[in-house]
Amino acid sequence: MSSNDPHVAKIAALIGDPARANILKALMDGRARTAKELAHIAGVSPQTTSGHLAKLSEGGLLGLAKQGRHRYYHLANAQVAVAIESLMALAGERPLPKHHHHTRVAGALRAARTCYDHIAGRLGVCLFDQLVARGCLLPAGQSEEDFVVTSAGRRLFAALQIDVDALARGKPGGGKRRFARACLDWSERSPHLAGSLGAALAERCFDLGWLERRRDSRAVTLTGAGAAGLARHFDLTPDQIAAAMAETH
Amino acid sequence: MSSNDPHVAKIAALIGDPARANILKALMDGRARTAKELAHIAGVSPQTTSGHLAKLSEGGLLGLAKQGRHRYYHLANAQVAVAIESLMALAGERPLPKHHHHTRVAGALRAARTCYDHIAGRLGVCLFDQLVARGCLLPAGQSEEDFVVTSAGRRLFAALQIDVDALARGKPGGGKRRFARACLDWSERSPHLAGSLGAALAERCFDLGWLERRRDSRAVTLTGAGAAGLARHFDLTPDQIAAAMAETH
DNA sequence: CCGATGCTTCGTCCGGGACCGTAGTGTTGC
DNA sequence: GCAACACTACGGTCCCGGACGAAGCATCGG
Repeated sequence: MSSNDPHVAKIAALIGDPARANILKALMDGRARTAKELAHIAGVSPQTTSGHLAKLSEGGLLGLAKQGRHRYYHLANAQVAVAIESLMALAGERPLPKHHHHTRVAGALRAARTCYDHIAGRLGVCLFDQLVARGCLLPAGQSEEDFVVTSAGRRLFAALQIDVDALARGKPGGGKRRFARACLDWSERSPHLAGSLGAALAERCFDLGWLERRRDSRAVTLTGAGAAGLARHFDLTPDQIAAAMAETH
Repeated sequence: MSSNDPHVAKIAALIGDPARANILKALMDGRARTAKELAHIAGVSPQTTSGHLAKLSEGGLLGLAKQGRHRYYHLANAQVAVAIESLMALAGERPLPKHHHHTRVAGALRAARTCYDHIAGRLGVCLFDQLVARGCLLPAGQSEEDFVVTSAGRRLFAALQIDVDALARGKPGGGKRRFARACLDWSERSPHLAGSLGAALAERCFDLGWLERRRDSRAVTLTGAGAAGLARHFDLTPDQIAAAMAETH
């Protein structure tokens, strides 16, 4: 019996620290979060959080996915969520109201959010797919990540008053910020448009009042004018826009 | 969020200690155990165990039922078992084989075991019920706990070569060990026969080879001769004996 | 090339808690 | 009555582990 006893105790001790419990609870909605966000939620310094996250990962409770200089942590699997939930039930906490709120936020984040300075979520993926489908963007070289804008794309962005050539030219050096690249979307596992072109598109959407930032969240709201404008410029049907923004599951 | 966060962490930390985890796992079969047993299982001293048990009880994980100078601890409710089980699943332990083994032991304990020096479990309750039903034992006074042996009972015990009068006489003093009393059975929630008469009956059963002690367990085995002998002397059918010893659930 | 940012690793401090020895309480049995 | 037993309460020691500061990698941007 002593061979597996330490395991249970070890797992439980992992959850038994207040900071780690806060981290796990914050991830109960199934979304991935960066170490910094989790540090703020847990109320401890980033260094301390890093140690906690390492322990939780080694213990098999968390999964890690690197993306650029960010590291997104998420619950390893559904079993972990079940265990946490049963502990919350023991502690007399009600998972329902909180869970409800969390899933609503999660739904909004999945629908549309900012990723650095560009648009991510289902809306971002939808726009990127449409650009590729309509031949506005073509893969550049074998990098599988960089794209070039075709003449059709140049017209589309020009209609949005975005000067593609100026962006592509960038700063004189040449090796500066990449122009149009595919950024793997977290929740959708599909690429969305990043780089200076993606940033310019997002900025234009905010300027036009098509998108509005939410308080204390990276989620963004698509306005009525935004839905109409994006549908017109990207040749999308209102149904496609609505599907992207719907907070299903 | 901070109002309920500590709760989860506190509960998990409670389970997170190796000694406490061992205690909880030992109680996973739903049976109650004394502090001393749990100390041996956990591998720490009784004093330390007492502290652990107090914390687990205060945390709502364990329930306590006093009986004489013994204190039986058991899991507070099914939610606790669910939580432990989900943690065991996370730890990669297989609840099935172990659970199987545990339930077998639990089944054997529930079927027949010793309680101090007399017979408990379903077998003990069965015998006690039969003694009362056949008019061998009658409640004595309003104590609700002490009994007297009738002439029918005197014959029954005489056939087993147990001298009821000598036992009832006891030592000269009179206020000594009680003669025939009902002892609340732990697993069955029904009384079984205790006191000097219960001890004498158990001793006779061991002498006759009707019951055999098991190694490292309070469970006892009913031999074939024992089943036949008890059925004959207590006017029970083989089916009733078999039902008591069956390891159902 | 440099600086800024996100995160991890290392080193140190320190508080909580696990453990046992001894002493105290309550129950049982002679 | 007293001794035995099961368990609890208290006091002291020790060590694990969580906290932050400073430094080290890695990535992104100019």
